[in-house]
Amino acid sequence: MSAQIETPAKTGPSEDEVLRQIEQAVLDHRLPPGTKLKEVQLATLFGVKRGLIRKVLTRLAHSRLVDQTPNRGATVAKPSVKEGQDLFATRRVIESAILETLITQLDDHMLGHLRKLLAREQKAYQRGDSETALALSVDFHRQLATLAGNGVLAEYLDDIKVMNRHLLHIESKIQHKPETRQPDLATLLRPNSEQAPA
Amino acid sequence: MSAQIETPAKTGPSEDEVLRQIEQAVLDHRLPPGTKLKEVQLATLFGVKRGLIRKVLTRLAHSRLVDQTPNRGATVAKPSVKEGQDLFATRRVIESAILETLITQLDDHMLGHLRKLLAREQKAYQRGDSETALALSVDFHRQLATLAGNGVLAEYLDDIKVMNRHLLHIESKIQHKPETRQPDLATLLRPNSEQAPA
DNA sequence: TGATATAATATTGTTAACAATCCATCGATC
DNA sequence: GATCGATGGATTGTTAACAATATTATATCA
Repeated sequence: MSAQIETPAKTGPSEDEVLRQIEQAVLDHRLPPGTKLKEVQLATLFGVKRGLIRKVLTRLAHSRLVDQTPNRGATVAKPSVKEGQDLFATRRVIESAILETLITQLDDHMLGHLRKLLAREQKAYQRGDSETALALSVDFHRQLATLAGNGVLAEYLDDIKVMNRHLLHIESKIQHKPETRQPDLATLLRPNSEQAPA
Repeated sequence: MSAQIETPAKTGPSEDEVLRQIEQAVLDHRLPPGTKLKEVQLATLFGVKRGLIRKVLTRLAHSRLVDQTPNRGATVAKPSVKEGQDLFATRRVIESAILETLITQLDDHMLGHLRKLLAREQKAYQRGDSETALALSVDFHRQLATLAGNGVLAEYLDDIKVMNRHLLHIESKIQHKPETRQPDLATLLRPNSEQAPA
């Protein structure tokens, strides 16, 4: 018998991991709005079963990053100007609420913590690392909500924040980019493979 | 050959129908908090496949009416006092936002429409049909949000409204006192609003 | 050609069978 | 009797095969 059993497992990425990857690809605009997201294609691409992709797509649809139509599958969301405005307005409302709650309970310790977070974010901006800065910004608001103690608001804000980034990307590109052909999912999702050596 | 071919289609209720039924059962307190929701049990009960029940349960979990734990199934949500407070607070925030938006656009036509809805609701209350009345109340708020034009807010409010009813039922059994009486949007907009100081 | 019907393919939706996990029961040991 | 561990049954999780639907390609006719 050989010393090594042949690698049987080959356990693919988890549901959450797949979700993050697709989400990131959409936010980075590697998957432009309107892109068709075919289940088998994604499944083979991630080395994962179709059922898992299915779940991920419904989750993404729920956070409005993806449009799902019965019998016709999923596409990257292509929000209208109106929907965009609605989302921004909603975000404003929820953030205000969080701040309001928070202000009644702010103490020095919390304040110090928040200031530290902001400092890191600002540093990231200053050195031009806008990717990290954005991530930190998301984190900042999430922690705000957590500190405010309202889990419901926090969760809502979480979804909205992601969608906001999607909208901002679209707005910034929308002038230059006319409708284009469907890009290749594989190449678009590949560059984001984690720096895992294995 | 007999006149009837053996049991034809017998197509069960739709996903939405099953969802409403379970939701209603929870809200009516026929399924008290903590009740285990077994998949096969529900499936046979509704004459439906397990997969459908599965989808419904995840949807209910997302609107927080049901708790889902991996490998352990779903139970009717048993929200803590804190979670309840958070939800009420969130609802207040979102309703305020909707009202704010709405007020800038209210015209006679809209107003007439809303008054009609309220009248129906009141009638239902008066004839003791509190079930219909509650349903109409939910509908009223949903339409408010729709009229305000912000679909995102509307959808959030939709979820929250349902959860609110769940909480109220629970509270009435727990003897918990609501902190501040915040008038409902319905009372604020009611045609003959005597007791509502702006 | 252009329009419409029809067949072939591709894609999504469902389900029944299987696998993994949990949970209650029982039994042994101390 | 209490604790631990094994066992069997119940429950949830996964998947591969099948069904339904949509999409594309091809053919037919005015």
